[in-house]
Amino acid sequence: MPELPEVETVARGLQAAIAGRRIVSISLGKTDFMDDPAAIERELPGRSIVAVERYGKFLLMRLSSDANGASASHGEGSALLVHLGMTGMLLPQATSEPAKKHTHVVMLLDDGRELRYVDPRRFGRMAYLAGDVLQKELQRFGADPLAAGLDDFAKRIQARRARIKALLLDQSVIRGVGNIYADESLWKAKLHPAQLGARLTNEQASKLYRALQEILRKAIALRGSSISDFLDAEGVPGEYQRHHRVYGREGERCFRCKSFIRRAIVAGRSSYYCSICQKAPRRSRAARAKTKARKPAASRKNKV
DNA sequence: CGTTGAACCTGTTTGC
DNA sequence: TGCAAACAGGTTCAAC
Repeated sequence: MPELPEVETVARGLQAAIAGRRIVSISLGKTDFMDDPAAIERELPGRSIVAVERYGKFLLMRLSSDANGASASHGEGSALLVHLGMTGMLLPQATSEPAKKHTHVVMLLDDGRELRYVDPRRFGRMAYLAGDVLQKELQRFGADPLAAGLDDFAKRIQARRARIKALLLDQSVIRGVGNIYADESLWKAKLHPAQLGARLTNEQASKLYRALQEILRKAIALRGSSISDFLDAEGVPGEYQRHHRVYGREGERCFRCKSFIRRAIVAGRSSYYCSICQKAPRRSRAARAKTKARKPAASRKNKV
C-alpha cells in the first residue's frame, strides 16, 4: 500500500500523536522483518521519540540519545527506521484497545498508550540505526521527488537507458514512488511506461516532473490512496484512490481520449496506461530483429 | 548496465 | 458452493 503520500500521511499523524513521548518498554512478536531484533529490544526502552519524518517510503523515528549520550558519532543521531512494506501499519492506541491480528511490535509509551506495529505479510522492515551506519543507509537512496529541482530530476532519468517505469520505481534514482503513482504520473505526462529514460526529451522530462509533483501533493492532501486496507496513524483511510486516472482501471475508458485503459507487465509490475495517449516507444532495430528471430514460437515454447 | 524471475508471507479476489 | 490459482501498493538477489 504505502508509497510516498501514504507514508507522509502516517509520518504527520505520528509526529502529532507521539513526538515527545518516551518509550517505556517494548515487546516483540515475530521478528523476521527486523535487521537486528536484539538491538531494537536493547536500544529503544528509555529513549524519547524526538520526531517522526518520512524518508522516501521509510518512516524515520528520530530518537533521543541514550543514557550515556553515546548514540551518535555524527549529525544523524539515532533512529528507528520503519518500512511498511505492503501491509504495515503503525498505530498509537490505548492499552485497552484489543490488539489486531499480526501485531508484531508493541511499544509502551510514557503517557500510557502503546505504539503498535501490525503487518500481516511482514514485507516491511524495521531497524535501529545510529551515527554513520544510519547516514550510510540513508545515502543509498535517490532524490526526494518533492524536494528535487527539475534539473536534478531530469539528469537522473535521462542518464539511464532503463525503462521510465523501472526508473520511477527504483528507489536509488528517486525515493518514494511506487506502482500507483508511477502509473498515474506517466499517464498525466503522456509517457509510455516502456519508454527509455535516456530517450526523454527535456520537455518530456519536465512534464513528468511536474505531473509527479502535482499528483504527489494532491495525494498527500487527500491522505493517500487506500486500495484495500491502508490506514494512517489515526486509523483513517485515504481518499486519493477516487482520483486515480489509470491505476486499476483496465478495460475502462481513458479520461482524456475515451479509448480503453490497458494493463501490461513493465519492469515486472502491473502497469496501467492508455495506448492512445501514451504512445509506445518506437522499437529499436535490435529489438525487432530479436522478435523476428524468435518466429517459430511453438518450437521455442516446447524447449525445456 | 539492464532485464527477468523467484523469493519473502498472508489475505483476498477471481475463475472454473 | 468450493477449491485452487492469481494477484496485491515492495524489495532483493541470482542468473543471463
